[in-house]
Amino acid sequence: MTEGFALQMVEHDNLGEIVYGQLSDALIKGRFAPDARLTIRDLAQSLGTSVTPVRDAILRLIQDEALVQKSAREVRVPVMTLERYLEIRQIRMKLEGLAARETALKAEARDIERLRELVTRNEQAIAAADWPAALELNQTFHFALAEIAGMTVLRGILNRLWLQMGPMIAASYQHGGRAMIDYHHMILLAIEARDADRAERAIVDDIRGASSAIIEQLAALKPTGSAG
Amino acid sequence: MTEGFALQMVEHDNLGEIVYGQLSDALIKGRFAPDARLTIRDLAQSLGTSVTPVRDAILRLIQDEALVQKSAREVRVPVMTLERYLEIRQIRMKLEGLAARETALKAEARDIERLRELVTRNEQAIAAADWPAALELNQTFHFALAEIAGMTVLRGILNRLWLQMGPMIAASYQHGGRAMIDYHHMILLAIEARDADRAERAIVDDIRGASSAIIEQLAALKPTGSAG
DNA sequence: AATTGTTGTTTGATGCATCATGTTTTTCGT
DNA sequence: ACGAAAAACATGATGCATCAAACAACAATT
Repeated sequence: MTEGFALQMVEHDNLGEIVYGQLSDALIKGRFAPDARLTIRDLAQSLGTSVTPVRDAILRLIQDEALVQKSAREVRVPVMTLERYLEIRQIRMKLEGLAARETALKAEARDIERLRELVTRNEQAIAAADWPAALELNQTFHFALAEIAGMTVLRGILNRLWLQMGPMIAASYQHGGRAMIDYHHMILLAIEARDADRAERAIVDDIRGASSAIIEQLAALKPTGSAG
Repeated sequence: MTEGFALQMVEHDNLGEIVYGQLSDALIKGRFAPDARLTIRDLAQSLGTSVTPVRDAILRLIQDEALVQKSAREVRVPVMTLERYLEIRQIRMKLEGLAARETALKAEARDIERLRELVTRNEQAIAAADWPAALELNQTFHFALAEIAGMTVLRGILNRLWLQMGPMIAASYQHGGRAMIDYHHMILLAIEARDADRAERAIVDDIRGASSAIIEQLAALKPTGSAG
């Protein structure tokens, strides 16, 4: 679990930080249903802390837009709309395209090795139909590009975007099948060849490919107004 | 002051929100020096509240990376590095390029009118050598593109980036002179002509142009290590 | 039975007391 | 006077009591 892949900074180990990590993880892993309501006191009880650290963590997640404050005392897991998802997809294509491009230029041997291992492990997870693991490895691969590119700001933005998409991706990813891992191979090849253009094109295709299933699902879920 | 240009949501008027707004504003306006230390109690006293709302606000600003936690009880205004600024610039070029492109496709008459008015007012501010006003109008123009494009996620990212750059931009902007307002004219023309490509190129040039002065300054400030 | 007024409950916001820890200042021995 | 030890101080974290607003449950009146 707590290997070396975590954020560059372990941060201070206050309770709020821990709770934030736990809630982030739960969100990304899709353990909170979209539109689920979170209450501070309930979470505090579940996690065995007082309300303060939970309040801190929720405040931060709201700032991340990983939770939304519907009213003064109502915090909910956001429901992704098709429109919003399409915007995030556009942003990711630009940002991750940039990261892939930089990575192609800057990657060293051990970086490439790391990427290759991620792809391999993802292959294995898919072969074993271990979707949670495949999901996490997919995410790690995308983050790794930003990290290798040395783009910490971009990495942070990506992290937030993923946090926002988490509850929804977790529900839809299996439908993506194994298409995206092929793109990962292509990205890796482009990076090995130091071909920035091709790396960018490959990751854009990857994002497009992985999202098509999700878009279908979102379009099917909310084709009409939200009156209900 | 509190005209209609604010964020789409007025949010709940709790004290923490107000303090967050005040601190954000101070940060963007450059009223905190880079590396200045902020203490909760001092701010609470200055603002006439208890520590809780200030603590909330600072927590959120740290999440925005508009403040950095150097150690367990040390929160400071971040010092922009050249490296970080270059990364933000790259990201902005991609993101704002996307926004300009979308705006060129979607802008209606009143949107264009709004942009034109911003440019005009910026002209006037520059003519009057009112740098704070020019600075704010410049920012508003950039945000307006994201808003007209209807890209709320992008708008949020941009907001955070600006918050991070705030303390530094405020100190350097005057050196940018009036070059960038010319780019704004070009952006406006491209949008009026519905020319997405040209709009994107213009805003990329705008960002590049405005940043060159800042880059020089950053390069001059920290050419060597930070030992000191 | 439907509507409305009352009461009780839930819940986040706020302020504050206390604590742990890190920093500064003071004190004391040499 | 210099340096080390100790006391004092500063400061964010944590928990908690209280409050106000929203909401739910329930009762009363027509």
